Amino acid sequence: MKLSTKSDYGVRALIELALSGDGAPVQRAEIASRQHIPESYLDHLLAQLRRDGFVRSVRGPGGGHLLTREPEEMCLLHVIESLEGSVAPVACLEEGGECARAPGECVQCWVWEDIYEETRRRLGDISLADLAERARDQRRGAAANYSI
Amino acid sequence: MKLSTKSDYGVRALIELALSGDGAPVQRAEIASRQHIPESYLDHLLAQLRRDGFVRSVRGPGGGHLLTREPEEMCLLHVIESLEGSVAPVACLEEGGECARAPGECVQCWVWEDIYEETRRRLGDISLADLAERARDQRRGAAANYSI
DNA sequence: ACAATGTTGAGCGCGAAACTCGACAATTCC
DNA sequence: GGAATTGTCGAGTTTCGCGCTCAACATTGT
Repeated sequence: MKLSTKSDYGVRALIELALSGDGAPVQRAEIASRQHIPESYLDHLLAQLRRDGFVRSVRGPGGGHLLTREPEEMCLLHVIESLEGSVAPVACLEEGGECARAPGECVQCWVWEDIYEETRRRLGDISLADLAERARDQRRGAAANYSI
Repeated sequence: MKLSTKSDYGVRALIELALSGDGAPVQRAEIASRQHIPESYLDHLLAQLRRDGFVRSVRGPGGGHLLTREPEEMCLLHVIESLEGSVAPVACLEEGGECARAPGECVQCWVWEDIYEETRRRLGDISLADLAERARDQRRGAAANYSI
Protein backbone atom coordinates (compact mmCIF):
# COMPACT_ATOMS: atom_id res chain seq x y z
CA MET A 1 0.00 0.00 0.00
CA LYS A 2 3.01 2.25 -0.32
CA LEU A 3 3.91 4.71 -2.97
CA SER A 4 7.19 3.92 -4.68
CA THR A 5 10.17 6.21 -4.48
CA LYS A 6 9.73 7.07 -8.12
CA SER A 7 6.87 9.44 -7.42
CA ASP A 8 8.68 10.97 -4.51
CA TYR A 9 11.87 11.52 -6.44
CA GLY A 10 10.05 12.69 -9.52
CA VAL A 11 7.99 15.26 -7.68
CA ARG A 12 11.08 16.55 -5.92
CA ALA A 13 12.88 16.88 -9.22
CA LEU A 14 10.03 18.89 -10.69
CA ILE A 15 9.90 21.10 -7.61
CA GLU A 16 13.56 21.80 -8.12
CA LEU A 17 12.88 22.88 -11.68
CA ALA A 18 9.99 25.04 -10.53
CA LEU A 19 12.15 26.72 -7.90
CA SER A 20 14.85 27.61 -10.38
CA GLY A 21 12.59 30.18 -12.00
CA ASP A 22 14.94 31.69 -14.54
CA GLY A 23 14.96 30.18 -17.99
CA ALA A 24 18.25 28.35 -17.50
CA PRO A 25 18.16 24.55 -17.65
CA VAL A 26 18.95 22.66 -14.46
CA GLN A 27 21.44 19.87 -14.74
CA ARG A 28 20.69 16.36 -13.73
CA ALA A 29 23.60 16.39 -11.27
CA GLU A 30 22.31 19.50 -9.56
CA ILE A 31 18.81 18.13 -9.14
CA ALA A 32 20.22 14.91 -7.78
CA SER A 33 22.49 16.57 -5.25
CA ARG A 34 19.90 19.06 -4.00
CA GLN A 35 17.21 16.46 -3.53
CA HIS A 36 19.42 13.53 -2.56
CA ILE A 37 18.45 11.35 -5.48
CA PRO A 38 20.86 8.82 -7.02
CA GLU A 39 21.95 10.48 -10.21
CA SER A 40 21.83 7.42 -12.40
CA TYR A 41 18.36 6.60 -11.19
CA LEU A 42 17.11 10.11 -11.81
CA ASP A 43 17.88 9.52 -15.47
CA HIS A 44 14.98 7.16 -15.86
CA LEU A 45 12.55 9.35 -14.01
CA LEU A 46 13.42 12.35 -16.16
CA ALA A 47 13.10 10.21 -19.25
CA GLN A 48 9.60 9.19 -18.20
CA LEU A 49 8.65 12.77 -17.37
CA ARG A 50 9.90 13.83 -20.75
CA ARG A 51 7.92 11.16 -22.53
CA ASP A 52 4.81 12.42 -20.78
CA GLY A 53 5.51 16.04 -21.56
CA PHE A 54 6.31 17.47 -18.15
CA VAL A 55 9.89 18.43 -18.92
CA ARG A 56 12.08 19.03 -21.93
CA SER A 57 15.83 18.75 -22.10
CA VAL A 58 18.70 20.65 -23.61
CA ARG A 59 21.78 18.70 -24.59
CA GLY A 60 25.38 19.69 -24.65
CA PRO A 61 27.34 21.94 -22.31
CA GLY A 62 25.03 24.24 -20.35
CA GLY A 63 22.22 21.83 -20.97
CA GLY A 64 19.79 20.39 -18.48
CA HIS A 65 16.08 20.14 -17.88
CA LEU A 66 13.20 22.58 -17.98
CA LEU A 67 9.51 22.48 -17.22
CA THR A 68 7.38 22.57 -20.36
CA ARG A 69 4.63 24.62 -18.74
CA GLU A 70 4.10 26.94 -15.79
CA PRO A 71 4.14 25.12 -12.44
CA GLU A 72 0.61 26.37 -11.80
CA GLU A 73 -0.57 24.30 -14.72
CA MET A 74 0.83 20.98 -13.60
CA CYS A 75 -1.02 18.99 -11.01
CA LEU A 76 0.39 16.37 -8.74
CA LEU A 77 -2.02 13.71 -9.93
CA HIS A 78 -0.69 13.66 -13.47
CA VAL A 79 2.92 13.64 -12.35
CA ILE A 80 2.35 10.76 -9.98
CA GLU A 81 0.34 8.80 -12.50
CA SER A 82 3.12 9.27 -15.01
CA LEU A 83 5.69 7.76 -12.70
CA GLU A 84 3.61 5.44 -10.59
CA GLY A 85 1.31 4.16 -13.28
CA SER A 86 -1.78 4.53 -11.16
CA VAL A 87 -2.72 5.31 -7.60
CA ALA A 88 -5.42 2.66 -7.59
CA PRO A 89 -5.13 0.56 -4.43
CA VAL A 90 -6.49 -2.50 -6.24
CA ALA A 91 -5.95 -3.68 -9.79
CA CYS A 92 -9.69 -3.91 -10.54
CA LEU A 93 -9.92 -0.13 -10.65
CA GLU A 94 -7.15 0.44 -13.13
CA GLU A 95 -7.93 1.40 -16.65
CA GLY A 96 -7.91 -1.78 -18.67
CA GLY A 97 -7.22 -3.72 -15.49
CA GLU A 98 -9.38 -6.73 -14.95
CA CYS A 99 -10.74 -8.23 -11.81
CA ALA A 100 -9.00 -11.47 -11.03
CA ARG A 101 -12.30 -12.69 -9.60
CA ALA A 102 -15.62 -13.40 -11.16
CA PRO A 103 -17.91 -10.35 -11.26
CA GLY A 104 -19.94 -11.65 -8.35
CA GLU A 105 -16.94 -12.39 -6.20
CA CYS A 106 -14.96 -9.18 -6.06
CA VAL A 107 -15.18 -7.36 -2.78
CA GLN A 108 -12.37 -4.96 -3.51
CA CYS A 109 -13.96 -3.14 -6.41
CA TRP A 110 -16.76 -1.36 -4.67
CA VAL A 111 -14.95 -0.94 -1.38
CA TRP A 112 -12.09 1.00 -2.88
CA GLU A 113 -13.81 2.81 -5.72
CA ASP A 114 -14.84 5.89 -3.75
CA ILE A 115 -11.53 6.09 -1.95
CA TYR A 116 -9.72 5.91 -5.26
CA GLU A 117 -11.76 8.72 -6.77
CA GLU A 118 -11.36 10.87 -3.69
CA THR A 119 -7.61 10.36 -3.82
CA ARG A 120 -7.42 11.35 -7.45
CA ARG A 121 -9.58 14.40 -6.84
CA ARG A 122 -7.36 15.62 -4.04
CA LEU A 123 -4.12 15.04 -5.89
CA GLY A 124 -5.61 16.83 -8.86
CA ASP A 125 -6.11 19.94 -6.74
CA ILE A 126 -2.45 20.31 -5.86
CA SER A 127 -0.20 22.06 -8.35
CA LEU A 128 3.55 22.07 -8.68
CA ALA A 129 3.43 25.76 -7.81
CA ASP A 130 1.81 24.91 -4.47
CA LEU A 131 4.59 22.49 -3.69
CA ALA A 132 7.32 24.85 -4.83
CA GLU A 133 5.93 27.64 -2.70
CA ARG A 134 5.82 25.35 0.27
CA ALA A 135 9.40 24.27 -0.35
CA ARG A 136 10.50 27.90 -0.54
CA ASP A 137 8.82 28.67 2.76
CA GLN A 138 10.34 25.66 4.40
CA ARG A 139 13.81 26.60 3.26
CA ARG A 140 13.39 30.13 4.50
CA GLY A 141 12.23 28.73 7.82
CA ALA A 142 15.19 26.44 8.07
CA ALA A 143 17.59 29.25 7.21
CA ALA A 144 15.99 31.46 9.86
CA ASN A 145 16.44 28.75 12.44
CA TYR A 146 20.11 28.44 11.69
CA SER A 147 20.65 32.19 11.85
CA ILE A 148 19.32 32.52 15.37
CA MET B 1 0.44 1.60 -4.19
CA LYS B 2 -1.34 -1.73 -4.20
CA LEU B 3 -2.96 -3.58 -1.38
CA SER B 4 -1.45 -6.99 -0.78
CA THR B 5 -3.39 -10.18 -1.28
CA LYS B 6 -3.35 -10.75 2.46
CA SER B 7 -6.05 -8.18 3.06
CA ASP B 8 -8.07 -9.46 0.16
CA TYR B 9 -7.86 -13.07 1.26
CA GLY B 10 -8.41 -12.21 4.90
CA VAL B 11 -11.52 -10.17 4.25
CA ARG B 12 -12.92 -12.91 2.05
CA ALA B 13 -12.29 -15.48 4.75
CA LEU B 14 -14.13 -13.39 7.31
CA ILE B 15 -17.02 -12.87 4.93
CA GLU B 16 -17.26 -16.60 4.56
CA LEU B 17 -17.50 -16.95 8.33
CA ALA B 18 -20.11 -14.21 8.49
CA LEU B 19 -22.19 -15.91 5.80
CA SER B 20 -22.24 -19.22 7.62
CA GLY B 21 -24.47 -17.79 10.29
CA ASP B 22 -25.17 -20.87 12.38
CA GLY B 23 -22.86 -21.51 15.31
CA ALA B 24 -20.96 -24.28 13.53
CA PRO B 25 -17.26 -23.66 12.87
CA VAL B 26 -16.15 -23.40 9.25
CA GLN B 27 -13.17 -25.46 8.22
CA ARG B 28 -10.07 -23.98 6.74
CA ALA B 29 -10.43 -26.18 3.66
CA GLU B 30 -13.95 -25.00 3.05
CA ILE B 31 -13.03 -21.33 3.32
CA ALA B 32 -10.11 -21.90 0.99
CA SER B 33 -12.13 -23.69 -1.64
CA ARG B 34 -15.06 -21.29 -1.59
CA GLN B 35 -12.89 -18.21 -1.89
CA HIS B 36 -10.10 -19.69 -4.00
CA ILE B 37 -7.37 -19.12 -1.46
CA PRO B 38 -4.35 -21.45 -1.18
CA GLU B 39 -5.12 -23.49 1.89
CA SER B 40 -1.65 -23.46 3.37
CA TYR B 41 -1.42 -19.73 2.95
CA LEU B 42 -4.76 -19.19 4.61
CA ASP B 43 -3.23 -20.68 7.74
CA HIS B 44 -1.12 -17.65 8.36
CA LEU B 45 -3.89 -15.21 7.72
CA LEU B 46 -6.19 -16.98 10.13
CA ALA B 47 -3.40 -17.08 12.69
CA GLN B 48 -2.98 -13.33 12.41
CA LEU B 49 -6.70 -12.75 12.63
CA ARG B 50 -6.81 -14.93 15.70
CA ARG B 51 -3.96 -13.04 17.34
CA ASP B 52 -5.87 -9.83 16.80
CA GLY B 53 -9.12 -11.22 18.12
CA PHE B 54 -11.26 -11.41 15.00
CA VAL B 55 -11.70 -15.18 14.98
CA ARG B 56 -11.36 -18.09 17.33
CA SER B 57 -10.76 -21.69 16.42
CA VAL B 58 -12.04 -25.11 17.45
CA ARG B 59 -9.72 -28.08 17.09
CA GLY B 60 -10.45 -31.67 16.33
CA PRO B 61 -13.07 -33.26 14.10
CA GLY B 62 -15.91 -30.87 13.40
CA GLY B 63 -13.62 -27.99 14.28
CA GLY B 64 -12.89 -24.87 12.31
CA HIS B 65 -13.10 -21.13 12.70
CA LEU B 66 -15.66 -18.74 14.11
CA LEU B 67 -16.05 -14.98 14.37
CA THR B 68 -15.55 -13.72 17.89
CA ARG B 69 -18.16 -11.00 17.54
CA GLU B 70 -21.17 -10.12 15.45
CA PRO B 71 -20.23 -9.10 11.88
CA GLU B 72 -21.89 -5.72 12.50
CA GLU B 73 -19.29 -4.98 15.12
CA MET B 74 -16.23 -5.56 12.96
CA CYS B 75 -15.12 -2.87 10.58
CA LEU B 76 -13.03 -3.30 7.51
CA LEU B 77 -10.39 -0.86 8.68
CA HIS B 78 -9.36 -2.96 11.64
CA VAL B 79 -9.27 -6.17 9.63
CA ILE B 80 -7.13 -4.63 6.93
CA GLU B 81 -4.80 -2.98 9.42
CA SER B 82 -4.40 -6.31 11.15
CA LEU B 83 -3.25 -8.00 7.97
CA GLU B 84 -1.73 -5.15 6.03
CA GLY B 85 -0.08 -3.34 8.88
CA SER B 86 -1.22 0.08 7.75
CA VAL B 87 -2.96 1.67 4.81
CA ALA B 88 -0.69 4.69 4.90
CA PRO B 89 0.53 5.48 1.39
CA VAL B 90 3.81 6.88 2.74
CA ALA B 91 5.93 5.74 5.66
CA CYS B 92 5.98 9.20 7.26
CA LEU B 93 2.35 8.80 8.28
CA GLU B 94 2.72 5.49 10.05
CA GLU B 95 2.66 5.30 13.78
CA GLY B 96 6.25 5.35 14.92
CA GLY B 97 7.33 5.72 11.31
CA GLU B 98 9.87 8.42 10.66
CA CYS B 99 10.36 10.66 7.70
CA ALA B 100 13.44 9.66 5.77
CA ARG B 101 13.93 13.33 4.96
CA ALA B 102 14.71 16.31 7.11
CA PRO B 103 11.59 18.02 8.45
CA GLY B 104 11.89 20.82 5.92
CA GLU B 105 12.34 18.49 2.97
CA CYS B 106 9.40 16.13 3.13
CA VAL B 107 6.77 16.74 0.48
CA GLN B 108 4.93 13.51 1.05
CA CYS B 109 3.78 14.14 4.60
CA TRP B 110 1.37 16.96 4.08
CA VAL B 111 0.26 15.86 0.63
CA TRP B 112 -0.95 12.47 1.78
CA GLU B 113 -2.09 13.21 5.30
CA ASP B 114 -5.68 14.13 4.43
CA ILE B 115 -6.02 11.32 1.94
CA TYR B 116 -4.83 8.86 4.53
CA GLU B 117 -7.33 10.03 7.11
CA GLU B 118 -10.16 10.01 4.61
CA THR B 119 -9.26 6.46 3.64
CA ARG B 120 -9.28 5.29 7.23
CA ARG B 121 -12.57 7.02 7.92
CA ARG B 122 -14.25 5.34 4.98
CA LEU B 123 -12.90 1.90 5.72
CA GLY B 124 -14.01 2.36 9.31
CA ASP B 125 -17.58 2.88 8.14
CA ILE B 126 -17.83 -0.49 6.41
CA SER B 127 -18.69 -3.52 8.54
CA LEU B 128 -18.28 -7.18 7.84
CA ALA B 129 -22.06 -7.41 7.86
CA ASP B 130 -22.22 -4.93 4.98
CA LEU B 131 -19.83 -7.05 2.96
CA ALA B 132 -21.58 -10.29 3.82
CA GLU B 133 -24.93 -8.88 2.80
CA ARG B 134 -23.48 -7.72 -0.46
CA ALA B 135 -21.94 -11.13 -1.07
CA ARG B 136 -25.30 -12.79 -0.38
CA ASP B 137 -27.02 -10.52 -2.87
CA GLN B 138 -24.37 -11.16 -5.48
CA ARG B 139 -24.69 -14.89 -5.10
CA ARG B 140 -28.44 -14.73 -5.34
CA GLY B 141 -28.06 -12.64 -8.47
CA ALA B 142 -25.64 -15.10 -10.01
CA ALA B 143 -27.91 -18.02 -9.19
CA ALA B 144 -30.87 -16.20 -10.73
CA ASN B 145 -28.89 -15.62 -13.89
CA TYR B 146 -28.11 -19.27 -14.24
CA SER B 147 -31.71 -20.32 -13.66
CA ILE B 148 -33.07 -18.27 -16.55
C1' DA C 1 38.13 18.08 -32.10
C1' DC C 2 36.80 17.86 -27.54
C1' DA C 3 34.37 18.20 -23.50
C1' DA C 4 30.05 18.56 -21.29
C1' DT C 5 25.87 17.24 -21.14
C1' DG C 6 21.46 14.15 -21.92
C1' DT C 7 19.53 9.06 -23.78
C1' DT C 8 18.86 4.46 -23.68
C1' DG C 9 18.72 -0.26 -22.55
C1' DA C 10 20.59 -4.15 -20.31
C1' DG C 11 21.24 -6.06 -16.10
C1' DC C 12 22.17 -6.82 -10.96
C1' DG C 13 20.94 -7.40 -5.89
C1' DC C 14 17.98 -7.51 -2.42
C1' DG C 15 14.02 -7.73 0.23
C1' DA C 16 9.29 -8.62 0.50
C1' DA C 17 5.27 -10.99 -0.94
C1' DA C 18 3.16 -15.34 -1.84
C1' DC C 19 3.17 -19.72 -1.02
C1' DT C 20 4.75 -24.70 0.66
C1' DC C 21 5.89 -28.20 3.85
C1' DG C 22 6.48 -30.90 7.78
C1' DA C 23 6.27 -31.82 12.56
C1' DC C 24 3.23 -31.14 16.31
C1' DA C 25 -0.99 -30.33 19.37
C1' DA C 26 -5.76 -30.76 20.45
C1' DT C 27 -10.10 -32.97 20.03
C1' DT C 28 -13.65 -36.28 18.82
C1' DC C 29 -15.39 -40.71 17.79
C1' DC C 30 -15.18 -45.48 17.90
C1' DG D 1 -6.73 -46.10 24.00
C1' DG D 2 -6.09 -45.48 19.17
C1' DA D 3 -7.08 -43.57 14.91
C1' DA D 4 -8.90 -39.96 12.31
C1' DT D 5 -9.69 -35.11 11.94
C1' DT D 6 -8.85 -30.78 12.54
C1' DG D 7 -5.95 -26.47 13.84
C1' DT D 8 -0.82 -24.40 15.08
C1' DC D 9 3.53 -23.03 14.23
C1' DG D 10 7.90 -22.10 12.21
C1' DA D 11 11.19 -22.80 8.79
C1' DG D 12 11.92 -22.91 4.12
C1' DT D 13 11.27 -21.81 -1.20
C1' DT D 14 10.06 -19.24 -5.12
C1' DT D 15 8.95 -15.40 -7.64
C1' DC D 16 8.93 -10.71 -8.66
C1' DG D 17 9.45 -5.90 -8.75
C1' DC D 18 11.83 -1.98 -6.82
C1' DG D 19 15.87 0.62 -6.55
C1' DC D 20 19.86 1.25 -8.61
C1' DT D 21 24.23 0.84 -11.65
C1' DC D 22 26.78 0.94 -15.77
C1' DA D 23 28.31 1.36 -20.30
C1' DA D 24 27.73 2.70 -24.98
C1' DC D 25 25.76 6.27 -27.55
C1' DA D 26 23.73 10.93 -29.27
C1' DT D 27 23.81 15.83 -29.18
C1' DT D 28 25.62 20.34 -28.78
C1' DG D 29 28.50 24.35 -27.21
C1' DT D 30 33.47 26.23 -27.47
